[in-house]
Amino acid sequence: MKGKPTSFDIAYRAGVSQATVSRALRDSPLVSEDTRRKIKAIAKEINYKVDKHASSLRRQQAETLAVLLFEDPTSDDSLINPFFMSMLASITRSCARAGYDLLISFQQLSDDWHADYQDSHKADGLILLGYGDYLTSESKLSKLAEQGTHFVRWGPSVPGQAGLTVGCDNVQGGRLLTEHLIRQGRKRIAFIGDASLHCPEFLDRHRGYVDALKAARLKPSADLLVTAADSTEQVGHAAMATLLARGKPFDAVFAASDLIAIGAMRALSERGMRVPDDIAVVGFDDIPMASFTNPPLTTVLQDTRLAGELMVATLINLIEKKRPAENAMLPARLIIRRSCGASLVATANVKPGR
Amino acid sequence: MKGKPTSFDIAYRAGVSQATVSRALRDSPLVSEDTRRKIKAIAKEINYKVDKHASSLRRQQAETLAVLLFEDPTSDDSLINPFFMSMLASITRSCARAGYDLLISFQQLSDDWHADYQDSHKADGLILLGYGDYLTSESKLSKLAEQGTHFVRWGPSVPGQAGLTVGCDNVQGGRLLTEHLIRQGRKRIAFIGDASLHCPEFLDRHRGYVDALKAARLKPSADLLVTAADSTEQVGHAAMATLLARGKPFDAVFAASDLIAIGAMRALSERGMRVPDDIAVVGFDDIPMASFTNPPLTTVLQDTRLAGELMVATLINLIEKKRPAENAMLPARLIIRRSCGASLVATANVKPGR
DNA sequence: GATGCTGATGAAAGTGCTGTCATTGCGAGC
DNA sequence: GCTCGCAATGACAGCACTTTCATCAGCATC
Repeated sequence: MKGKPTSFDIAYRAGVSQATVSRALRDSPLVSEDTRRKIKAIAKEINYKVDKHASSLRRQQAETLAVLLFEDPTSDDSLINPFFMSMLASITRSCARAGYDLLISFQQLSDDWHADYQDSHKADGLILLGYGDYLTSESKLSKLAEQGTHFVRWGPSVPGQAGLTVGCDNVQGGRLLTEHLIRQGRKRIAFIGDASLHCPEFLDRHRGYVDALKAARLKPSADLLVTAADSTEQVGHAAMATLLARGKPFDAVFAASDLIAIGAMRALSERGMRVPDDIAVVGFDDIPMASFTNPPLTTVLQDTRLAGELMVATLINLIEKKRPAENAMLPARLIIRRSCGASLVATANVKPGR
Repeated sequence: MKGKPTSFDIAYRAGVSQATVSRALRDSPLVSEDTRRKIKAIAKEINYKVDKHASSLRRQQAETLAVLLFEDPTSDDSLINPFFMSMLASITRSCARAGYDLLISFQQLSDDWHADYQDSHKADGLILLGYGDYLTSESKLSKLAEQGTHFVRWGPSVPGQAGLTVGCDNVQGGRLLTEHLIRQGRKRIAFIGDASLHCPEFLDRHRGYVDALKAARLKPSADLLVTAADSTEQVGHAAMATLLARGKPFDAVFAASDLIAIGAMRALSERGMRVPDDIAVVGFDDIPMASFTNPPLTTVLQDTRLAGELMVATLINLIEKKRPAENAMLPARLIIRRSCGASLVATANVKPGR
């Protein structure tokens, strides 16, 4: 046999028409059980697979999703937020389970990637990861939505937004961590992050932090708020240096991400300060690294597996219109390790430091 | 306009035939400069993109590559070897640059994924990551090769292998690390890894280790060899426990991967042993985590960016047959941090512990 | 004036599949 | 015996492109 086998080859061998082959392979009820079995057997024997392009062209759908992962243009390849990576793993699996293929592309936020995937019919829908600030990119997203492109974004949902989002309850996460620190007897808890609209996740985490402080009749202080716009170790290190330079006393630090927390801990240890004895530190994300730091980092787990599954499910609902698709918010889960100064023995809900 | 625009829409607007539109958009020399410009302008205006499926069907090529990432079925989602992740980033970029799309799929080694991608014309070629032991899967690979599937594998090249490989010079890396430890005055260097054929990378690293010892007139001792078949933190921790339990003296440990090294360091620190003062530790891979451990891990960098680029380039050469495609081996690069006990000041070629 | 050439274009076949419509064979119902 | 219905199948028209082959005008050559 020359070239890849086609449905005609099977039809010839089975002594039926090519149309019947197509029907049999798609499990149409229009073919008899006998014929179906015969055709499937032959298909298997000659290693036949339905041609993706012909099928997609005819049916006008790609059965493919695309993940666009946006990254900070300055960041090092090797430092891609591991958080997105574990989400990616979950997405690939959910896609496969749903019978969709998955295209992947790493994009710069500045790129004009618009609609390429859907316009060219490469993908039926888009998953947007790391899209950053919703506000500054709103116009792009509304344009996408206008064109009828199906997409789901990871991040907090914003009133009036274009498209759907799946996100984590950052307010709750912030509250959990702060409450936990307060329970450990910490009174002066600094916050490293960004309380502006620039990063809505950080904003929500900060809101949870403030909520918890107020509930405990503690006052959030501007002295203990340091801006860290990016989620990198370097930024965390610098922010901690800034905080220390202010000379205001504090006994705990809430870093808006694990990477920031890791950088902050490095700054502390360089100055001979002990975590958690002198300063308790907590992060956010539960990246794999968090359990290997010294001390292991108390943080909040965003369930990446569930997140990936939900994003895929939501997107497919959007595409197939069989079920309604809506925004989703995942609960945050406190992961207590040693950096917060808790005694592990007494605490429930513990994920060990491995 | 209803539905996505097609090349006929453009043809109509431009007052030319549809064939001319197709030619113009593919920059065929057969159309005049004027016509081409006009057509491209219209295409841009109505946001037209060539339909991927129609084009692929007609041209019988997908302009798509697929990455199959094989993973240990037992491993946690969040612990996907970060090493492959940074490679993945590089692969996505190289693909995009070459005008190929990239499909991604996480596979269990046991899955019968064979040829699905190429048989169904989803992809023109395969990139195999984490394929593990070549020997046990040789039959699958030869079958692939027989069917004419183009693929490139990450890993050491094996004589008589099916398909092409891009890999890192693991022997050289092992030698570099061991020589470095010896230069620091370490005499009894343990090896945690697997010196069997099960994992060819580990085997090669061990070979480099033995080479370096012999060159320094030191004797590799079976007492100081511990098997660690998988590259995980847990396995490293257990292996170190085994080594310590033997009670044989040693002053350094060569872990066959960073994750193993991190586990080993945890085991040491649990027993109150100091790294590097009591025991020097080195790893292999330079995963992002390696610079954040305490102390930061001395290791060998495999240039994932270059690796990704090379794999894509090799695969495309294979597909397009324009240039010869051949196996490639990347040089290993020593990254000196603190876990080996070197004084950083005196040493060249240092990547700081950040 | 016939021929050949050249550069640009159009017509049309083909790519492999899916879904609609037509056809066939056969048993039931009248 | 004839129609009707039904189940199973076949014929065929796309789907949106790419590419081969044919056409054609314009110009040069003899």
